[in-house]
Amino acid sequence: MTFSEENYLKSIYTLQKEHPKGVSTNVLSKYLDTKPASATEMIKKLDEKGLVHYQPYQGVVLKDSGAVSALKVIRKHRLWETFLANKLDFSWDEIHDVAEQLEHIKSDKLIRELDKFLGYPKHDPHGDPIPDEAGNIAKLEKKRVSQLQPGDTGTCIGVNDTSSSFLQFLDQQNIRLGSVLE
Amino acid sequence: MTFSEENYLKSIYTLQKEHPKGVSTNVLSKYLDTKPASATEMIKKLDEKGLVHYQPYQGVVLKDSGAVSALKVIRKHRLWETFLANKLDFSWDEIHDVAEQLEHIKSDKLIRELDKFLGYPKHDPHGDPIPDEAGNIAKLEKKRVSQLQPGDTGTCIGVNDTSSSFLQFLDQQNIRLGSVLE
DNA sequence: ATTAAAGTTTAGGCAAACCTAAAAAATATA
DNA sequence: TATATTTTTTAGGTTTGCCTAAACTTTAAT
Repeated sequence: MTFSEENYLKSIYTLQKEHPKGVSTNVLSKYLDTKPASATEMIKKLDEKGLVHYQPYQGVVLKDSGAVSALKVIRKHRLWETFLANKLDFSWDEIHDVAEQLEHIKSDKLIRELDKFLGYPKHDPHGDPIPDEAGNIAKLEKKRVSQLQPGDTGTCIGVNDTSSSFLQFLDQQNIRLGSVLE
Repeated sequence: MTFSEENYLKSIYTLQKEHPKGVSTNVLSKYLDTKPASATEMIKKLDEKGLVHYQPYQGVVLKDSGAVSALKVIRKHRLWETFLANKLDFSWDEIHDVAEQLEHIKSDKLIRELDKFLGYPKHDPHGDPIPDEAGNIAKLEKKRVSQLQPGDTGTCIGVNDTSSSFLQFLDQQNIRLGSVLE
């Protein structure tokens, strides 16, 4: 599978949540910063490979095999993000672009070993769940602190605001990933 | 710079030691497992970019700028090999293929941080020196144990025979990277 | 219901990196 | 030195993934 095919599958997976009955070439190409004609081309190829279901003018939907492939890429992406943030001194806003590249490295052993090295993390630094080897992904009960009632408790798995001033504030409050908040 | 350009520069760098007055398209294409015609094409492109010196039928030689580029790729390759061998459980014969992929990741910060994370290693697991950020590379005084005289001492920086039986033997003898031998 | 607007696909091109086959140059041999 | 062999280059093709422009559907608006 080429880098491009992987990127399309991953994007379709992501966009499908917003567009359950089919991702249009327009939406897809905007997301990937390409042109609709390019998306049509790629979709046809993925359809021929049996990874997506495509009917002209009706958008794309992932088949199971396509979803599994997408989740493998997402797994790699999130493990690499975790590596960059936890092991190297990358801030949360720097990790994405590099992980976009690393996610395409082909080696099953590498990703298994990386997972082990990181201690089998369940979430990446943004709080998104990391799929397992088979492509199973936990549906995350992800709430904002503002949505909690007084007395509720939860574990910090990420932030939305990644400005350094806010991150410094959290540091002062001794709040980090894994912190139990009430 | 494309992956392919990087691979050609790296190969020319390596082959130049054996062919100081110019690497022929034949040698180069054999090394890269492509065809001579493909090598000619790429060499012309690299010449136009000012990275190599090329005269038809005379082979290629790296210019300084080309050597710097090659050494940056080699630096990345060797740092990644070190990571795979020291931090993940990769054996010495498994690291090369994965490092071939990782060496093309584009991020100055990544490679600086990786270097730091690994403790600024001077050699990769094969005993080859790791160039610094500017592309300076230590000329390695690399001898075989068989070349040492009784009483000589040296530090183990690598092995030639990477068969698992031999590596197990070294393990039993408590010989590993960095071990001082007499 | 018809027309206008928006979205999608097709057709034809381009660049990168590879290929094969044929032509040209360099080298080796008789 | 002339010829044969090897090496290198050129010419023309292929695939992947992108593009623009034109044609075609679908959807929205009158």
